[in-house]
Amino acid sequence: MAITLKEVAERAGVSRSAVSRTFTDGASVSEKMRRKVEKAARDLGYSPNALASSLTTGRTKLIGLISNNFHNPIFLQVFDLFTRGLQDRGLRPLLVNLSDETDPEASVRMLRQYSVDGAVVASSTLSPEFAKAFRDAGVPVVHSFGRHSSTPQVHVVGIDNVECGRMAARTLVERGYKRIGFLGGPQNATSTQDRFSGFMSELEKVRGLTLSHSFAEAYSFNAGRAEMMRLLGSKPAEAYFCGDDVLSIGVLSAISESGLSVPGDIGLIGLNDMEMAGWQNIDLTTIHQPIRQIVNSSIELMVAMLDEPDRYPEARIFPCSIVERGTLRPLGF
Amino acid sequence: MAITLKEVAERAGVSRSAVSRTFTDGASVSEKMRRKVEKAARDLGYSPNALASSLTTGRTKLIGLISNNFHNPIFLQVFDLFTRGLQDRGLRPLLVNLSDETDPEASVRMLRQYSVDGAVVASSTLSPEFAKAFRDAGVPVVHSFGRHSSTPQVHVVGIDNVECGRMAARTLVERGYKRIGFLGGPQNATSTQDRFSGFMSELEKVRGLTLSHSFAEAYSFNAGRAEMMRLLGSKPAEAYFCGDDVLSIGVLSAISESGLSVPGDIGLIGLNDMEMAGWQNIDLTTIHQPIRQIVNSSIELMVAMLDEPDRYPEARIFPCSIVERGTLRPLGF
DNA sequence: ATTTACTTTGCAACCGGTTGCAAAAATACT
DNA sequence: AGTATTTTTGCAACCGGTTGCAAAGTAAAT
Repeated sequence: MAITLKEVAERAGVSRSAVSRTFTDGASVSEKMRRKVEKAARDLGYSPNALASSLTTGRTKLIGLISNNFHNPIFLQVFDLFTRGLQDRGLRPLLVNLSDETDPEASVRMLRQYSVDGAVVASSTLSPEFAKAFRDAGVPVVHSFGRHSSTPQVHVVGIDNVECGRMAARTLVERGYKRIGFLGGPQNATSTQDRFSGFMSELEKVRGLTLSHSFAEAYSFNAGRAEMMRLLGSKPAEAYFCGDDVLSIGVLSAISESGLSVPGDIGLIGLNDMEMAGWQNIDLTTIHQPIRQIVNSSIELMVAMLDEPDRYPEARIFPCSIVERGTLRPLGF
Repeated sequence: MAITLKEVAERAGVSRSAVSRTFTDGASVSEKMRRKVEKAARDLGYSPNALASSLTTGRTKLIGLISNNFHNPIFLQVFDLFTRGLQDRGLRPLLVNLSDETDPEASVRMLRQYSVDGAVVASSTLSPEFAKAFRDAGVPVVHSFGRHSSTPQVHVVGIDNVECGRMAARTLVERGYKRIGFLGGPQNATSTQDRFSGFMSELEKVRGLTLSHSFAEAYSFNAGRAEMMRLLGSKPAEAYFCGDDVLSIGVLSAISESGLSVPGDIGLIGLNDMEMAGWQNIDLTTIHQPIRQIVNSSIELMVAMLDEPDRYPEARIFPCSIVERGTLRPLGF
């Protein structure tokens, strides 16, 4: 079906090596030869088979892009940035949806069968061990949005979720809230755990507060809404730090449905600063996570690792910042 | 680095063919041989190189998944469904983000270099010609969410956008709206054109209406909001058919910001029935597009085409239906 | 015009598998 | 037991490329 190198060589009346060389940059080919080969290739509509060449070069330019988060709209942006960034560098994302199974071995095996040059794990919920399985199998890996550790086993690019928790705590205290709640995402997500621990550790330093916490079943609108509905059944807190924006939006919906107002009756702060948080009918005060920077840095790291597979693992942590909108009462009440 | 067939063969003391056969189902291998080889393979941690075998078998199990719509949250669901569906059938999605360039040739070339077994074009804005470029290059292709044509050149799975336009028109007329507007997505998107033509052709049959139309710059919240803001500058229509839900939500935001109410002052009907449309603080009346069915059918079609590449092109059109929520005044005013 | 140095080219082996074919082994039939 | 049939196995060529090496060709230096 497809044209092969051999056919081009025959048509141009040269050896197969010559053809190969004209399509390999850095190889030694005279101008004359190159023109002859290119002409023949053009006539025949030849384009080299990347997979065949990967066999000898050991590079496929395929990068596994692994995620289990196909329900949080913010990940659409993440995929957009990753795919474009990788493409711009001549790399091809092989997408792996982990929503059903979370067995690292199966993914590792599959990606090794396709000889990916590297793997990006884009998930704030998977454990560092997951990413480590790739490293152990000799596949360069970057864990984006992963848990920050002082002794990282794999490259991690993301934010300091513990610090974000503290930041949210300080903000709520500053606004004079006394009865404060944590409404997190799934309890087994590393990001939830870290945000929770940072949030609580900061609040425990302050006297005279009433603290509560609960967890939604997923990072999704419906889960947030359901959990808030439940909380509204008994006496809710004055303000909540919500695990994530999409959760917050569900929470807002529950609050407004029950006839209460934000921030009049209940204050709310989210995390992510997704596009929707800025929509006028939502107007959510939240903590901005620099998605773009995280993705770009992840890609740069991945590219660096292709040349230097045993690069010493590092954690790249980007600062977050509060974006003030309309769901918290103002300073100095 | 990785273990090869040859090493397994040596350890098991058999020929390379024998090893190959134990990993190819349907091949003739005795039980004894199989056990011996599997043992050696397990000891060594061998897993076959899918790309090397693709060289002789001509199958990579790679499927190009091409889209240019990374800003509409509905596509996150589309990607979720596609990736899982393909994975479940042992196929691997190679994701191509077309946001920057729309040159079919470049994508075709790239996907041919990776010898994909097929390509899915998931886009409601790309023209049929785009998908046809794959077919012409001998790559089996399915255009999901593509333009419906009575003489399809490639397999298309989606909805009848013209009919959706008509449906929206009938609904608005039925509710007694007289000044009616079309607020579409980008004018060069095939889905916009078809919805527009259906909508208008139906309305032109009715006497005594005042019609208007305009187009947002993209299928996005901000574009919808901006366009509605502009329309609110002069005298807006009584009701709008909006190109898409995400656009509608932007429109809602603009309306509420300008102090008007929905459906009191302005009625609105969207298209897609994305999850968000059902959120209580949005509550958008819209036309449901059966995403899941479209994706599943696309995958089935693709799988069928892998066995029968020259399958006669067909169009699979799924019916849409109105989902009544709170943005149109009720019947019988 | 030679010799020397560098560039370009083709040969042939290899990457990690698959597969048609014939020999070898196992099984079935007289 | 010997022969016919079926199953299992290995050989060797092939898939579509790359690359080390030596031969051939060019250019520079003497």
